[in-house]
Amino acid sequence: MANELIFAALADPTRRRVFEQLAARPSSVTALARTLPVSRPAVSQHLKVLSDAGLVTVRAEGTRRIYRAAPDQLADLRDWLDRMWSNALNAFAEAAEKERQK
Amino acid sequence: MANELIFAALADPTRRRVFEQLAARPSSVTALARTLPVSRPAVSQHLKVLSDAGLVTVRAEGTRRIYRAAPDQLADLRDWLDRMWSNALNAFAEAAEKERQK
DNA sequence: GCTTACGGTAAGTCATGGCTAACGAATTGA
DNA sequence: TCAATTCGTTAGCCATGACTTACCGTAAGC
Repeated sequence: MANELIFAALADPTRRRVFEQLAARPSSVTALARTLPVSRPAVSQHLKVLSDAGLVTVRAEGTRRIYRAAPDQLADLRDWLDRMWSNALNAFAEAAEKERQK
Repeated sequence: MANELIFAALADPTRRRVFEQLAARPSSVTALARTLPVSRPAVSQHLKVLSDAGLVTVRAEGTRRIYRAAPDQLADLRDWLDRMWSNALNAFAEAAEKERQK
């Protein structure tokens, strides 16, 4: 499943904070690192993971690199979520039906 | 954020497979282990994590314990998803607006 | 009671990955 | 050209966690 990269990317709390900040507003690597309790290289590595998962995009601006959240990939996550939801509800309905037939 | 347990629980691929199977149909621990490439204790440990996250519920049935998916907790995940989505879209719209004003 | 199936827990191993420190490349401005 | 800023990358350390083997408690069937 192609979702694997997305799940892995969003699994780490620090990485989620990076993504949440980028969803609020595009930002450079150093600006992100200033607001987080980790070093700049750490942020850079997290951004690589997010980028490989297609969750962020980059745009060079002079010597700085502006990262942005790319919400499209979240659609896969939503699809998985909806599928699980309806499956679970169906299973529950079936169980209730069996129960009723007794 | 209370989502932390949910993200952590769904981060592992094996654990997601366990949850997906339970979403399709309730099952015992041994039955789950038979369909997965890991041992029964491993499944048991995964179920504990899923249970702590509120993603599954248990029901004792004789000597067996039947696990079921509990879709309610997925709502938190959906909320986070929707928030990220709209934030990213807003940020994109603002950027487009600034671009247009030039 | 004795055995058998089921399942949680403990102990220990091993791979994964998140982090920092250090270095190198590229752009900007003096 | 030289210094300063911004980033990516690498090496290495260390904590986390996924897994198996072994063990113990418990409920059902002979």
